[in-house]
Amino acid sequence: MTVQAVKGTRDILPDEARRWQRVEEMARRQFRRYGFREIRTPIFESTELFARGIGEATDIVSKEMYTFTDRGERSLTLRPENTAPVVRAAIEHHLFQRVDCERLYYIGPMFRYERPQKGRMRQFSQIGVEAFGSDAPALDAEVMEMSMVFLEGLGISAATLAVNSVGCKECRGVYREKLREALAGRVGELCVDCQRRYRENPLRILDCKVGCRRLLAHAPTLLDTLDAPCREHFEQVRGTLDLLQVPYQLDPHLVRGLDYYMRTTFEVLGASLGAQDALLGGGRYDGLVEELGGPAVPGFGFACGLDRLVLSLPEPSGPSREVPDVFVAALGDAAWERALLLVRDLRRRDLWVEWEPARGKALKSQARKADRLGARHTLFLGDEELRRGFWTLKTMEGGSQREIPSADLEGLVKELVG
RNA sequence: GUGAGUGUAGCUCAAUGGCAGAGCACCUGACUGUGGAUCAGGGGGUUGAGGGUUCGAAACCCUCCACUCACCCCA
Repeated sequence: MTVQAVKGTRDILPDEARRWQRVEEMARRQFRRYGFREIRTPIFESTELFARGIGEATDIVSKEMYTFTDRGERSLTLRPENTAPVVRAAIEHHLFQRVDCERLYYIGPMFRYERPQKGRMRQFSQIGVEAFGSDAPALDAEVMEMSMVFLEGLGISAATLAVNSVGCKECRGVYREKLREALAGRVGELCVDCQRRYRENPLRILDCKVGCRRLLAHAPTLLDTLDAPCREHFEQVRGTLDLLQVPYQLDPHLVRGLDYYMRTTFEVLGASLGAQDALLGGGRYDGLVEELGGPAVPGFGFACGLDRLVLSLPEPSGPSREVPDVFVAALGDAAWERALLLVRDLRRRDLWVEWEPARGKALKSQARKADRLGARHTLFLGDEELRRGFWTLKTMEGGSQREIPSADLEGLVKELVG
């Protein structure tokens, strides 16, 4: 067996790469309107950054990281997400000295060691945004609104926005105990996983797919337990979403898997994605910058899975692929040399030009190649054309031919683009 | 990490223990200065790998590998 792409990675071939380009262009265009500017950070970082930023006990840090030791005995990790690296970069380069809100976005590959599945690869791409410097509820709503506009711009209309508040550290501590109380007598009825969750992180039981959450039907929700400032914040977030006329679903069970989230959390779910249906997810992380050694700067952001986004894209309505403007076919040595120059000149006029670099190929095989490439036109150049000073231009669809004076490059270009 | 399903030509798939095939794609010719349609021909395979059962294995058994979906978790 020859070498193939390693498990959980894949090649994006040219036809599909065009779809990726469209997504990235749309993101850059939309995010710019909201004042976000691109930042590019390294693909690997010190392991410590993720351990401290994401949380030691999370699934990502405890079992999903690509961690290795380099020749200088440093422990490094391929980034499993990019919020912590962006915060690290912003601290390192003093981006928080600006009085206004610094807004950044990134596009690039992330790495997590998981079993591959539909919409989930070990190397996957995210496009994400981070807005720093404000804890105002309207910022949360503004960024969520932007994410929906972005998806709509790509023609993804079936997406639903789910919103929740997980409160601050204090709220969660109180709630954790309430959940334990509510389940105290019925731990045995939980599934194996949830019995473990009961001990380690009872909030995760809310996310159980097997149905354990039914035992919590009458238990208080996290929302009911929010303290006054968190409750007020969340009400204003929802109020602003209403003002912006952004439809959303309140999902009290929405719990994020990274430790740094607080207060607002949200996800956008796509249709027709199978089990991995979160197109995009994020929330507020007011303590993170400080945790990583920076000033007390609040933040709000999200990350969007590009692989899943591309899977969700509607079928393009236009032609499925781009085709050359013209194929230049030459017969004979003298014509071949003239053709070489013509190919160069047409390319300098910004046309997509194909030809047959091997001298002396039968005209028939050149015409066949033009057809296979899907060229819109073929330009024939032989002894006859050289002697009388013209080109034979054939329109492939329909097959009509006509003669164009070879001195008139402008006229030829007009014919080819028209 | 757990479970299930699937591995045969470049692609999609047949062949149920008895000669490894079809369609599409590709190449050549019919057609010496012109593509597509048609017709004729051609190249292509360690049947994922290794072992076992059998007179005989693509098929049955074992091990491994890969892919797919799901669990877990997440984008």
